Amino acid sequence: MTRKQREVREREQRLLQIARKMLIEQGYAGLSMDQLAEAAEYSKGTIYQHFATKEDLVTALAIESMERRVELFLRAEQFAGRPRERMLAIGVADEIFSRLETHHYQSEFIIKLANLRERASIERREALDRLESTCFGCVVRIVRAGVESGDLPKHVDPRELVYSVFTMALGTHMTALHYCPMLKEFQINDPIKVLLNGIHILLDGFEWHPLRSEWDYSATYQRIFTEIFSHECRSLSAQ
Amino acid sequence: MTRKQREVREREQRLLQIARKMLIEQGYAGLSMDQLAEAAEYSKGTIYQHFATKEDLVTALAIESMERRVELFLRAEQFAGRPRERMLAIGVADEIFSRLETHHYQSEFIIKLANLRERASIERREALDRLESTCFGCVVRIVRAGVESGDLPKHVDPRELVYSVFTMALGTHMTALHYCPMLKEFQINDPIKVLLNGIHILLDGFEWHPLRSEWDYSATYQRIFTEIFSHECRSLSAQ
DNA sequence: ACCTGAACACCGTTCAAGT
DNA sequence: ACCTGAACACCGTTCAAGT
Repeated sequence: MTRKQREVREREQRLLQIARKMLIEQGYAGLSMDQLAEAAEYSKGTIYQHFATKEDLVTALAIESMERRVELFLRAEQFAGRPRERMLAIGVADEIFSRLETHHYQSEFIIKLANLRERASIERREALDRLESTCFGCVVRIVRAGVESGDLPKHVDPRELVYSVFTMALGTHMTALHYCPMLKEFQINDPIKVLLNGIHILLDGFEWHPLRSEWDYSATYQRIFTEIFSHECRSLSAQ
Repeated sequence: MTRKQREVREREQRLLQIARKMLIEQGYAGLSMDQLAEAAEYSKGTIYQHFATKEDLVTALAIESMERRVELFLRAEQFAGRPRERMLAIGVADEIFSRLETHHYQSEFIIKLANLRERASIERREALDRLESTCFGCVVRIVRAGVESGDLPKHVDPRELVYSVFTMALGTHMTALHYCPMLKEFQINDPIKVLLNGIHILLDGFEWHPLRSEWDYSATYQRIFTEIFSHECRSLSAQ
């Protein structure tokens, strides 16, 4: 029984691995249940024992990515430093995530934008929501720590701050993902560098101390890489 | 001959009108060429005389929306005021656009994210790019005017400023569009209000004078509505 | 010259039949 | 109990036949 369960799990991981490759290489439309069955050498019936619909399969891929994202965020939260430094660590985690899982936003948003969400199984839908909430949780805890330590004025609304930072990050990853005339026209070669700068401006605007003028954040940035993400840093530069 | 051309144009507009309704109500997957043909009472062959592929049809819808966006942006640019006030007018134009054409980001991003862009006809693809460039053009001209008038320091990179503002706007519209756990959890009831605040913080951070502390921008905001967008304001409140 | 709709290929999904 | 793959419904696209 346990052996069987393990076999099923291993099969599911193999299926997800092949499906991810197809999604990355051929896009959502190019990911077909027929081709997946053939590539994995299983029948279509077996595929449907794992995934209720095609959207359920793509949601399962999004869940795998989000698990990695949560892991990176939780580690970032542990960075030894002042709250705003830990906020920067979250920014670095987001940067690393977007570079490692380039296809994530693609899967997630096709499902969401095309009104296909309801077609995924309720278990996977809720699992994905929980992972998303865990990510926000990390960030909110850091902002609260900022308020409690007195680094952030009490009058700021933490939810607004997080939302503003989040939307800028999201918009950046969206434009960086696909063909975007603006990136070419504006010659924005390193969108993520622009994003990090934008976040700093926002945090300065929210009066989150120490301000950039009061602290050497490029040193913090280096420290985050060496102390928390040295492993990811290596695997990224190997690409 | 002219009559024929006019008839073809009218037919195309009728097709787009029906297709738009289907896209809004049933999403991308629910928009089918078969159903469009039936609803419009034409044969499928005739549909394909107008649109090379389904993606071409959706691109045509995106073009219609973008034409409206360009129109709103060009009018915003004409607002009589200092450059930063005109930048706020662009923000208002973007706000109005997102409220009027709720489905636009949906169509545009499904095509872009799902790697379906190349399936649209080259004419429509280029038309859409040109409209996008025209929008950026408005904003860049205003930023340049800011630098030339001395309101913006010379050391800021206009492209970075525009890109930062743009990504925040894009991320906001994306999250406001579909089901997003964060919006619920954070109880962000008016995302666009948060966006406008975020843009102000960014512009203050780029030292674009007059800063919020030096000017009554809520008065400017009112003036933009009454002087430029009174018509749209009425049709929005009628909804 | 223009329009039609049958026909084709492909895909997501199901389920009766097989082991 | 588990797996299979034929069968079904639907959809995007084409094109020979019709007017």
